[in-house]
Amino acid sequence: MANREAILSAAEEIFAEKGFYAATTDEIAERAEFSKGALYLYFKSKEEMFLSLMREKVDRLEKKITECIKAALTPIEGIENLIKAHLEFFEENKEFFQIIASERGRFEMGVKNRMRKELMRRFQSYLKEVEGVMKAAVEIKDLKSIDPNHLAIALIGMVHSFTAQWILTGREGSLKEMSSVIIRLFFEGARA
Amino acid sequence: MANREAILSAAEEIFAEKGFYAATTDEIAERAEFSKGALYLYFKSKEEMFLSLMREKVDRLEKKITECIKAALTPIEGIENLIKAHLEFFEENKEFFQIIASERGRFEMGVKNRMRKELMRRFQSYLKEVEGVMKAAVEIKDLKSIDPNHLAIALIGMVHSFTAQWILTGREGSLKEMSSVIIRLFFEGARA
Amino acid sequence: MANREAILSAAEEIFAEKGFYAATTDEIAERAEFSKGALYLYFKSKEEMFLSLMREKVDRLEKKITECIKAALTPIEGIENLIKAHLEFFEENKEFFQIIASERGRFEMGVKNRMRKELMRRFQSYLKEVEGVMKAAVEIKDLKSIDPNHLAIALIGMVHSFTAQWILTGREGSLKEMSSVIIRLFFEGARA
Amino acid sequence: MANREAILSAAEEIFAEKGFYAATTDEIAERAEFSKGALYLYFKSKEEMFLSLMREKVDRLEKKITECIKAALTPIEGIENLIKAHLEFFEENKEFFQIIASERGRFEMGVKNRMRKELMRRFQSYLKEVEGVMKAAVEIKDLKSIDPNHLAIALIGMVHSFTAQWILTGREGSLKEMSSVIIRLFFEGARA
DNA sequence: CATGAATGAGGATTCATTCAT
DNA sequence: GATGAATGAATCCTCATTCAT
Repeated sequence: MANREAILSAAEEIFAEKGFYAATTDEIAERAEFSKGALYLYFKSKEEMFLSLMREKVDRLEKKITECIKAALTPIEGIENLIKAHLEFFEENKEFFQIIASERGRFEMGVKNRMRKELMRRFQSYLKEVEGVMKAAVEIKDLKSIDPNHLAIALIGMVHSFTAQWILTGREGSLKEMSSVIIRLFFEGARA
Repeated sequence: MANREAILSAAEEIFAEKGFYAATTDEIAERAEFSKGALYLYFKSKEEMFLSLMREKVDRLEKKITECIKAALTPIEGIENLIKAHLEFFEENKEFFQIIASERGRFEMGVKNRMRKELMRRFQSYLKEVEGVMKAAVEIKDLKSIDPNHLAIALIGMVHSFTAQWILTGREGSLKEMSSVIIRLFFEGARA
Repeated sequence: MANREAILSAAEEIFAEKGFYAATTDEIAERAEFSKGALYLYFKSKEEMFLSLMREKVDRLEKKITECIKAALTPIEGIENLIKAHLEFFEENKEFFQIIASERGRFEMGVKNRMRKELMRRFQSYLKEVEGVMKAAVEIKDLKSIDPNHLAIALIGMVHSFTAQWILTGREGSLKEMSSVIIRLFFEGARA
Repeated sequence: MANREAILSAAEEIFAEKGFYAATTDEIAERAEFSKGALYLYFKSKEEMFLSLMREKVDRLEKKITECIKAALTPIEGIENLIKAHLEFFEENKEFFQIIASERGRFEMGVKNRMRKELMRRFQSYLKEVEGVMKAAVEIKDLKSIDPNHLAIALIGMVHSFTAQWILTGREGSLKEMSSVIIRLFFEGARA
């Protein structure tokens, strides 16, 4: 429903600005231009609202990643696409990256344990996706014979790191432009 | 003073378990086996306590990094040392890493802006440190001619990523053992 | 709004009974038959609640004084009216007098300085009002040629003193009956 | 004992500056240049400390009044002396007047009821003293035939009022100089 | 006597959640 | 469906008082 979306959108902004705890339902309601009561018509609780937001975003990221891997002719191309898609997604959802990217869904550790559990599971499933292409690339010897899990971790780490830094330094320039550096470094390494 | 340390240590545990907001002064006091009032004998506020913790940790990490870079004969060796030192530090302070490593000092976004500011500044200064060796290595052409800032971001991203994953998967094995993978990937890249 | 009034009324009682500091929000809420939270729906803080109370009372007293002065045909009659109005107001607001009359808005000295400032300013403006009639009376030589400020201070001191004593001794009889003594003493003096 | 006096003196300052509630034992101890523990060597509690202070002051005021009445040759002269003595005492103890003069020992109404009781009793006894001379003056027909209690209340009200105003307006000039105005007004009245 | 670290009860304030309208 | 006034549990922090040294 449209109202649900409007509330979720307002929530995204506030959560991104303040974090789960500092965000108040009052503020979310105000931003959404709804009454506080309306929030509870669409969500069971503040926590549930936060989780809905997360789920939706992670779902979209995962889907995007899956698609761009499928669209690629080779695993290597898939990895390159993935990097670009990733940066693009974060750039588009920069607000939300403030929450999601905080190293592995461990965003605010304060979040109730239930939330934590679910989000961690989610992250692992998306990590598996990346691992998938890595494995394919290793198997056809396009990549070194390194544990695909490690390759995935390393790559995602780099992507997150660049994104975080981009946000921290005030989002100058386009994040997507960093893809070439990441691609180069990931594939060829730093050694001259 | 010993009591201050004891409180800080309890706070570290609770903050790591619950995050800044969810952690209560009651719980910290109880864990420290002190009265609630005692907390305020040593710290002006909960926030101040959190900051003290952060500062101390970041200081130690920075010092460790600086030292191991200085101890190296070549920039490349310095970078290798840095990776190991980093992992070692995180392994030793795994509890705390739950807070500090959250990608680029963005730990909990909810934390009051003042805290945020200070911690960001801190992180940038430690990033500069890493940038320093990268620059040296690039200058003597041991590394590709890539912006040292990018090299630093990429490396730290990888290190954090492995650490986070290690924590997430229940800390099996030694984190330090990952150094060889990181070193290999960072220098040589993933391409076969 | 009615609720705001109800809370203010409960607050008046509690503040009068206990003073600003000893009064607790718990007690005020209980007396008002509202939840503690409701207090903060209508007032920003305990201090703000106290100030609202003061302002309202002083406003009413000032207005009453102004009116009865205007209604008089001569300054002398104005002064007589003023004395009666004053006593009447205190009698009606005896609860509140415990706060307001404490000699010159110095109620509880503990009250935060901001409160103090505002209340002092308020008292001075009401003193000026009284000074006004005194001046008029002096000018037409109905009163001795004495600094109107001194006349005002003296008169108000007597009024407050009788009121305080009346409260202290358990409010026997009508306070308003004291007006004749005050009028006689103020105009004719004590000398036989 | 000297220490007791030193503490009491510090307490007087702090109580006068902040009032009973806002004054902290910490601050009193610091001002007295003693440890907080020392306070409890000489006083059972903060309340007890406050009461000691009050008692001492009221005792001295009462003694002073008694003496200057005795020293007078006629009741009228006694009353004049009393006014001067009163103003003098307040001028000398201006700090403390901030507490004591607040309308009839009703200082801070917050003060525990026990304190209130004692202080009220005290004030009444000192009022009786003043009533005494008034009665004598009425009996020899130096004063109008007015209830001596009323005469005492009126006079004390005027004295307090001038004192309070003097404090409020920053203690300019000498308070004692107001005695002539008070004497004139009290005896002759304001009427031209 | 003197200290000052430690205590813990107590109070102001916030905010997610409910529910009568 | 909406509303927003009302709730009250939860939390940070203060400060009088104690007591081991």
